Amino acid sequence: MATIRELARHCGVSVATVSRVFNTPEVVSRETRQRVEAAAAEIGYLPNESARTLATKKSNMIGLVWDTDHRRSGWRHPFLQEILVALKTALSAQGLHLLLLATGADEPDRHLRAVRRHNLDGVVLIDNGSRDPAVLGLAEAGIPCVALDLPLTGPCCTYVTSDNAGGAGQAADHLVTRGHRRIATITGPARTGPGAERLAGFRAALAAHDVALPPEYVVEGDFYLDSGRAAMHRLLSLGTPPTAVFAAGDEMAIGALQAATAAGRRTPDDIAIVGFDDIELAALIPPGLTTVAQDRTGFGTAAAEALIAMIRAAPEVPAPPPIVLPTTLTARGTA
Amino acid sequence: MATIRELARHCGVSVATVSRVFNTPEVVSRETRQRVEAAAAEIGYLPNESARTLATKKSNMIGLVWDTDHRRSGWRHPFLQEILVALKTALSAQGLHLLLLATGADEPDRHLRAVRRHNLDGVVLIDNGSRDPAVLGLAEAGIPCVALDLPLTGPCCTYVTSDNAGGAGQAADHLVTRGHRRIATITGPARTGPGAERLAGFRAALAAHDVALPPEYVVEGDFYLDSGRAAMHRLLSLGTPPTAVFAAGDEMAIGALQAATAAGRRTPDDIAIVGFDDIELAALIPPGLTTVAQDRTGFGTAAAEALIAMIRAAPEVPAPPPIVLPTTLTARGTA
DNA sequence: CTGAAAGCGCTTACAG
DNA sequence: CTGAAAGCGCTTACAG
Repeated sequence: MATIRELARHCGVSVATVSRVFNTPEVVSRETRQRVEAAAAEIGYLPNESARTLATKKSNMIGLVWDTDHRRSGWRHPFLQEILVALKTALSAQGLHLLLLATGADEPDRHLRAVRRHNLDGVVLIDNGSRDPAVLGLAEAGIPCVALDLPLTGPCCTYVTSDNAGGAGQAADHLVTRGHRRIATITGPARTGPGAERLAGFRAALAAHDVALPPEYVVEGDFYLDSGRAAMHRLLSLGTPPTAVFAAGDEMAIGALQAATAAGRRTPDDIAIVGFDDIELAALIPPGLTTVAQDRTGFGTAAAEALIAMIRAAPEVPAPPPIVLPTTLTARGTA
Repeated sequence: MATIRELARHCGVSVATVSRVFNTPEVVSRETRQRVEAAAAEIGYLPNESARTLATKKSNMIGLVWDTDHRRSGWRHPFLQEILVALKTALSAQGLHLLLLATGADEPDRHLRAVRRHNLDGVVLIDNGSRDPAVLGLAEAGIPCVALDLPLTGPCCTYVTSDNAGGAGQAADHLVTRGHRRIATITGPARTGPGAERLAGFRAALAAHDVALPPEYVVEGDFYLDSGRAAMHRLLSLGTPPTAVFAAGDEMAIGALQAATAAGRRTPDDIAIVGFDDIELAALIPPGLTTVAQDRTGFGTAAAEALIAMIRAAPEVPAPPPIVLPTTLTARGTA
């Protein structure tokens, strides 16, 4: 492990000059620069990141706060992997690394402590509870952070989310265009952002088409399979059952599909179904789930861009506005 | 951001003593220790990790090399998320953090460089190509590392894998016990470890039952859905088609199921199917895929344990032997 | 364009 | 059990 001092001696310059070659190359003469660069390659010099961080107070590391606790156990993020890849790709293009923060003890300042100990340049939040004080603490402390699907704002915070209302509207439009008038919905929990937004968007779109949405056509689920099954069961037992259902999540949509099939209804003829998310399963399960696809890669890319912008910007520059990603209706067999 | 010097002054001791309170508390007097601890809490002192790393050459960080490039694009690891959670949990219990290494340019020493720059204590490899020189370079350099599902060995390397042969044997046993004699298999690529091992285990188990495996009953797939579909199509068109099929991966099994259904065969009566992996979909798709489940959490936990053992061990201690996780046959509707 | 020097915040022999 | 001091490998004003 060659150090900067060895490299400097090796080419007869000061350590300051070597440092400049790596940090502000434009400031050193071309001849010196080339000599140092060649020598660096020759002896395999690698700058020590800890020493750099200690001297500059910037670690070139982004913390990833991925809360694996607050959800029902067994919960799997529908596209965590894509987000991670996009994030990693976009950040590493800027020389930033991703540090997975442990969600350890329940101290409300645990994230902030990690940020300070490691001199993290910023934080990305995935799948966090909306009222987690550890998350709010980050925002208040002025740490650059961007949340995914969580409306977190502050002087140095922003978030990225899908156009949940718009996507639900696309679902409604699609069903109306297919001739449906009796359209029900299985919602997510009303207290969740996506749950509430998708219901609102769905309701607004139906209203725009002059299609009524009676109260018994709105049944709340919890985004999991079973709740979709139960909801469909209930809808089918109504005096005037719907001819189409929009489920605010694919897993619920699949549960609904199974319940409909079990009840002897054919999809899409007896009952049409549209989901939300476009999980992997959606394309695989017969007859193919029609669903509203989110921009999976966009989450990671947009988050990285926003974060980098905040990190590079002067402190007084306000945080970028929330980023709302458009959705795409993907028509398959169920509607 | 209080420093160790401020804290030391605050309680009238030397910085050395403060350092000992945090690193070797048993060596300082109880009275001094408590005084320092109280003061630390009071002024919110947090040790600076970069400074510690610089002084000790140990970062308490583990590199995560997760190769997102070598697979077909769109490839998703069947249970990356569970592995990450288990890994994170087990490592953070030891005060270790996980640093996601960027798979940037194609330099064969890119991982090693990252390890050296950041003073990483060890590396976990997920989903890497078997002949990646950057991976072999790590092993040769004597960096403590553990690979997942990749037979990487060395003075300081080990790996964890499922008992692929045993699991395939469980599938064979199950089908024979159900009375099948004409049993085919859809394999993974022969060049992949899991592909080869599952075929070998399957073959051995059938032989143990005196059940023949004619060459036309072995058709190679690529672990993806379409190859399962195509393979089943071929098997059903045989002069003497099988009554049961073991697919070496769930996605292929589901493809096979779809092809059988499309061909008018009923599962499990006309054709039984067993998969491998127990992906989420397996339980959801009717009639429920019978499959060989891997110990998803075990991967992360075992990897963390092995890595920690290597890091803590003296240099001359040999690396732990490969860890082979048992599988579990999960019987559902298809066999 | 370049160098000497101070400083970043810790740890750890070495004395006592 | 505790302290003074050297050292970890860099960066960055400050001079020149």
